[in-house]
Amino acid sequence: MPANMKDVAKKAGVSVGTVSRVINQNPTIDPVLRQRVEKAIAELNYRPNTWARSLVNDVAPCISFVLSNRSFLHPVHSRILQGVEEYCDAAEYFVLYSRLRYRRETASAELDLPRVLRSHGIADCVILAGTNFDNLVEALEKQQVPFVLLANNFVTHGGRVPVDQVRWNDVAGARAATEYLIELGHREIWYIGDASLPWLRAPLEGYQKAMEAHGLDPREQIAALSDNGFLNGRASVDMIVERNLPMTAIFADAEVAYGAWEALRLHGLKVPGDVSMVVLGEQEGWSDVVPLTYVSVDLVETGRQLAKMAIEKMKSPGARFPEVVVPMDLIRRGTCRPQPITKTELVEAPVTSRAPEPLSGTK
Amino acid sequence: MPANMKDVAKKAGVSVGTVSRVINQNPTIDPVLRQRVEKAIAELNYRPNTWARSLVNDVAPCISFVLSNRSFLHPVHSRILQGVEEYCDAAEYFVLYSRLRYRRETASAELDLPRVLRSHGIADCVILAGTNFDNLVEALEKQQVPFVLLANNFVTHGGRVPVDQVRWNDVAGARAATEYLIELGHREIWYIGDASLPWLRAPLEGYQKAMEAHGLDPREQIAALSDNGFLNGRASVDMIVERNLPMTAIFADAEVAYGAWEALRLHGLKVPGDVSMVVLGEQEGWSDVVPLTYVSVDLVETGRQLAKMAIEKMKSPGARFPEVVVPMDLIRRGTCRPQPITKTELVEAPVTSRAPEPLSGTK
DNA sequence: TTGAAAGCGCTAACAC
DNA sequence: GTGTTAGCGCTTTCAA
Repeated sequence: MPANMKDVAKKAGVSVGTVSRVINQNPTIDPVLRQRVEKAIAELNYRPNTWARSLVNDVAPCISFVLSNRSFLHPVHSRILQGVEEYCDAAEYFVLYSRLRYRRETASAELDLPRVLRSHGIADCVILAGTNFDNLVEALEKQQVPFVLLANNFVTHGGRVPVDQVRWNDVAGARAATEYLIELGHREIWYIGDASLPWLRAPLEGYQKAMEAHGLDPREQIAALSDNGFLNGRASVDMIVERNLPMTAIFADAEVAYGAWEALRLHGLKVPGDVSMVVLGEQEGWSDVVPLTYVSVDLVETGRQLAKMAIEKMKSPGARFPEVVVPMDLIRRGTCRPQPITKTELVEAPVTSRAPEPLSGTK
Repeated sequence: MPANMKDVAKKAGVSVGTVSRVINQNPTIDPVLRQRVEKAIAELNYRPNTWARSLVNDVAPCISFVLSNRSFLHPVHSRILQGVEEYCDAAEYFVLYSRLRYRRETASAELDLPRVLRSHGIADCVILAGTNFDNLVEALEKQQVPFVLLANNFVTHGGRVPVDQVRWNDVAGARAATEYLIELGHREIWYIGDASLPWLRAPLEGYQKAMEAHGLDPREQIAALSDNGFLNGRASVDMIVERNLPMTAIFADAEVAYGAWEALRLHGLKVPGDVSMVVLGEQEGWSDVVPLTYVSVDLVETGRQLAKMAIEKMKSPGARFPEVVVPMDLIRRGTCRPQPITKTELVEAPVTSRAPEPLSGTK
C-alpha cells in the first residue's frame, strides 16, 4: 500500500535506477531529473524500505543490545542503553533491545543464543550487557557472531578470552577511593559489599590493593546479609556498630552505601562527623541530594563506546579492537573528613545512641 | 557467507520450496525429506533471514518502542519497556528502542517523525511512551502510521483524540488514596507535587475529587519549588512546617514523597506517628525497605498490554481497540494511622525539634 | 547521465 | 507431496 520506488519512478517519469541514485546521493545525476524525483518522493510520501535495502547490501543498519541474566533493567544499564541509543541514532542505526537468560554451567554448545541471533541478518553485531559468562562468549565466537562486551560484569573462570570490550576502570576507581581515605589519615576503612556479585569483585580488589600497599589490614564485610543492596549495607553497619568494631570510614557501592548511611543515622552516627564515606558509582536520586564524595563513571559514554565499537566491527568484520577503558573519577565533595593521625591502636566506635526506628526494619 | 536456503536445499537434495515448507512447519511434507532438510540445516548452521522473509510477507516481526521527550530512561519506563520486551519475546517479535524529542508547539505537519518511521517497513507499529503531545498523534494519524499510546503522560489541548491506548488508572488511584486517609479521620491532607508535570495532573485531579466529595478543603502544594522531585517534596514540607500550617497526612508521588519524608524526619516528625503518608507509585528501592502505604501499579503489565495491542493492531490494520486500563491498588502497610475524630479546627503541627543536618541541603 | 535487468533470501502460487 | 518460478523493494552492474 505505501508507495515504493517503482511508483516514484513512474510519477517522475524516470527509471527506478535513477530514483535509487537520487536517494543514495549519487552525484552524477541531472539536476532536472533529481528535482522531478524529489518532487515525486514528497508527493507520494515515499519512504524507502530499509530491510529490502539491507537485503541487497548484505548489512542491516541495526545493532542489538542484549541484557543478560538480569531480571530487570537496572538504572546502570538504562544509562548504558541510553548511550547506545544516542550513538546509534547519530550513526543512523537502529537498536534492538532484548534480554537473555542462561546458566553459567551450561556447556557453550548447548546454549540457547539470543533470539536475535537465531535468525540471521537481523542485527549484525550484538552488544552484550548485563552479567555474562564465558560460555556465551565462547558460543558466539564459535558461531562467528560479531559482538562487543561490557566487561565489568563479565565472569570468566579460565583466563579471560580476549574479546572486543569496553569497561570502566573499577579496580582503579576503588583503589583511588580507598587511597584517598588513607591519605586523609583513616586506617579503619571498611569495605562493604556482597563479594559474590560479579560487579562487586573488582571494587573489592581495588580496595584490597590499596590497603595492602599501605600495610593496612582490610576490614571487609563481604558476606551477603541480604540480597537487597540497601538492606545489606544497613545490616553490615548494624553489625559493625553492635560489635563495637573500629570504623572511621566506609567505602561501598552506591546501593550498599545508601543502606549503610541509613544505619549510621539510626545509630546516631554522623557522616562525615563520625564516619567518612566514599561511594562507588551513583544511586538514583541520592547524589543529587547529598554532596557525596563518590567515584563517578560516565555510563552514557560507556554505552556510546560500546555502540561505536559495535558499528566499527560491523564495518570491518573480523577486526579486533583494543579494550576501551572509560575512566572513573573520584569526586571529592562533602562526606569525608581527615582523621587525626594521632590515633590509639584501637579506635572505639561511638556506641549506638538511639534504637533503630521500628518502621524501617521490614522488607 | 552464512548459509542460505539454496545451500540447504542443495545439501539436502531438495528444492528451496521444500526447505521453506519445512521451516514454516508446513504439515504436508514427507517425513524423510523433512529429516534430510533438518539435518542439512543443522550441519550448515542455517539461520533464516528475517528481513528477506518480511519483504515477502509484507510485515516485519518487529515493533518499535519510542520514548518521547525524556532525557533519560526513568525507572517507570524501564519497567514498561521490560513488559514490552517480555510480551514481544514470547510472541517472537523484536523490539526496537528509540527516543524522540519534539516541541509541543510544532505544527503536526512540520514534526520530525521518529527515525524508525522515516524509513518504512522497519516496524509496522509503534508504541509511544514517555511524554507525548497531540501534535505527534495527529501527525501519525495523518500519515497512517499505526501506533498505540501510553496515555498517562499524554497531553492534549483539544478534546482527546480517540487513539488506541493503555493507561493506568491514576485518577482513581489518587482518589482511593485520599479517601483512605479521609476514612482514617484525616482532614488536613496535603497533596504535594508540581502540577505542571503531565504525569502529576491526574493524581492531583483524583485528590481534588476525593476532597471535594467529602467537603474538605484541598491543601495543595503544587508549585515547583525544585525541578528535582525529591527536593521539591522536601522544600514543600519545610514550608508547611515552617509556616505552621495544619497537616496530619501527605499524599504525593513517590519521588516527591521520598523528599517529603526526609524533611519530616529532619523536622523531628515521625511517620506515621505525627504525619500519615500515602505514596503514589514506587520509588526505586524505597518501598522494599520501608513498609509504605502506597498506590501500586503493575508497570510491567502495562508494557505487556501495550505490546499486545501493538501486535494485534499490526495483524488487523485499521482496527480500533478499546482503552486498556491497568488498575492501581491501594496497598495498606505501615505509614498511616487513624486520626482522632475529635479535632480542633486548627490542628497545630508539631514544631521543628531539630535543625536540618548541615549535609543534606546542597544540590 | 540514464535505463534495463539481474539478483539479494525468501514465500507462495502453480504445475506436476 | 514436491519442484519451479515469479516477485517482494531495492542496488548495482552493464550497455547505451
